[in-house]
Amino acid sequence: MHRETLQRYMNYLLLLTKLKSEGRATVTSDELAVREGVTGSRVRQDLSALRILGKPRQGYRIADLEILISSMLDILSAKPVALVGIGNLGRALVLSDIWSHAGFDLVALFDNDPALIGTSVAGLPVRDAAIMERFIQEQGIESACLALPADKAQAVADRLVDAGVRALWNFALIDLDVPAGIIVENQRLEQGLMALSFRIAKRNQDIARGPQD
Amino acid sequence: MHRETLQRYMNYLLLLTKLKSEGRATVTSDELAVREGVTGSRVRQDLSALRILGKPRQGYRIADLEILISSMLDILSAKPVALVGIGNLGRALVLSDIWSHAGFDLVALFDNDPALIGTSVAGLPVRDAAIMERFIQEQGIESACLALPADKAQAVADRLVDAGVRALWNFALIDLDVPAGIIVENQRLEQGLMALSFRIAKRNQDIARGPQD
DNA sequence: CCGCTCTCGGTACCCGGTTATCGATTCTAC
DNA sequence: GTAGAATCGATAACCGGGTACCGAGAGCGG
Ligand SMILES: NC(=O)c1ccc[n+]([C@@H]2O[C@H](COP(=O)([O-])OP(=O)(O)OC[C@H]3O[C@@H](n4cnc5c(N)ncnc54)[C@H](O)[C@@H]3O)[C@@H](O)[C@H]2O)c1
Ligand SMILES: NC(=O)c1ccc[n+]([C@@H]2O[C@H](COP(=O)([O-])OP(=O)(O)OC[C@H]3O[C@@H](n4cnc5c(N)ncnc54)[C@H](O)[C@@H]3O)[C@@H](O)[C@H]2O)c1
Repeated sequence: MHRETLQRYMNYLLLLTKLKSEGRATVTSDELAVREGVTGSRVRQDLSALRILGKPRQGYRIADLEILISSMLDILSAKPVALVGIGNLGRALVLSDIWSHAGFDLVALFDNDPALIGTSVAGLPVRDAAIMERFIQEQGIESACLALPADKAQAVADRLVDAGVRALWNFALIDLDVPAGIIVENQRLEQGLMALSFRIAKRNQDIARGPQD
Repeated sequence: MHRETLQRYMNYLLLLTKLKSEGRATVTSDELAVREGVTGSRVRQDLSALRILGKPRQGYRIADLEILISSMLDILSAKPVALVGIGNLGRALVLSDIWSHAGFDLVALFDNDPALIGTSVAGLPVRDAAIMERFIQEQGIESACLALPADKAQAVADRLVDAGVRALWNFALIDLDVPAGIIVENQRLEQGLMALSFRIAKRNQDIARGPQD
């Protein structure tokens, strides 16, 4: 599955939640399509690939779509995950509700700042990063999120992988080097901002050249 | 330009920075290619599209690449931008150095929490969101970042657009409704985490089915 | 100086993602 | 009940991003 396709599924899910909150029970392929900038054809193929069946003149049942897309993404499970680096970004992540929405259960916070160790955020204690490996092994945690300075991320990632972590969600602006089989998902905030910069420049160029061409 | 292609350019840039710090002056298309999981052919076409010329048996000059890719993304400028919502996420963004890296200059912070108004973060004062429109109009600010609760984002976006903002970087988990011509770049953190969940599930399936097929 | 090798630049080809099309199905209206 | 409209499911056609290939030029070794 290509990244673009995966993103479409996640966007369907977001739109479905909104539709459901509006009291809708079904949705047509064209409705989903216009929001994504593709055709109804593409949407029907996406859904067909998940063995989701719709009904003519009625569309797809929203509840079915939600369950099947969620299953494919495996976001109905509660995989334990640890968060390392309880700075501003880390705290924002702890307090957000994205973990359960994405199939994770945030079970441990680690930092190496003595001022933070022992405090708690959203009911979870901040533990000393020194005991990180032991805790992760004992709890069998296989996923971790890195919200650390870029120059600390690689060393911490190495320790986590040694302790048994096999999937990393990385916010540091660095290309982590990990063994084969270890998944790294980089959340590159600055690339989102760069994309905005590019789109602004492109729009301004288009306006300057005139809308006729 | 497709999103995938744009992302490749940004990744080239990240890798170039690393190579430059290692003292390299040139780079070959194949070197850039392996990091991106594409062929040298694709990289050469990407660079050729920017009118970047390399030399046989030598590669491309890193300095040239950096300048031309940066120009295309327009990240060498300093577009003024305002940030609304100085919670944990907002504070992390203020303290990061992504703004200048992506062609922006963070010039104003807004919040509506009386406890925050008047304090300052990284030297910038937190202003009262009540005076947001006037300030943005007076300063001619055309970009803004939303780090707000989802249920407040639409209302604030409306006010910003009315005040002249034409590009939004949105962190709230909501599909903003804006007039045509206004750019919205959504930074959907939870989708990154969902993508991780999907990749973990896929890997585990692949392992279960055995590596032979 | 002369090949040899490496890498670029351009072109042709290919593949898979996207769209278009059409028959099949089901709901609505009268 | 029947006609008609709407929408699905499947298949075929299209298109553009990606790859393969080849000729050309630049450095290297002898
Ligand atoms: N990719 C981006 O665009 C982007 C944007 C914003 C932030 N970030 C990254 O996210 C990181 C976190 O941001 P922040 O604002 O929360 O930074 P921060 O400095 O507030 O927090 C970093 C935390 O990590 C802790 N830490 C440092 N070394 C550690 C170690 N070895 N083990 C355990 N904990 C350790 C520190 O004590 C601190 O609490 C930043 O360093 C930045 O690189 C990236
Ligand atoms: N998309 C994601 O996956 C994701 C992840 C984390 C956070 N977020 C979003 O980012 C938002 C910010 O996160 P946070 O942890 O900093 O939240 P927060 O609650 O700490 O901060 C929100 C800030 O916005 C301010 N605010 C509220 N209404 C306002 C208004 N009308 N005008 C001006 N300021 C206003 C509040 O005073 C507060 O300081 C969250 O609400 C969340 O939706 C999204």
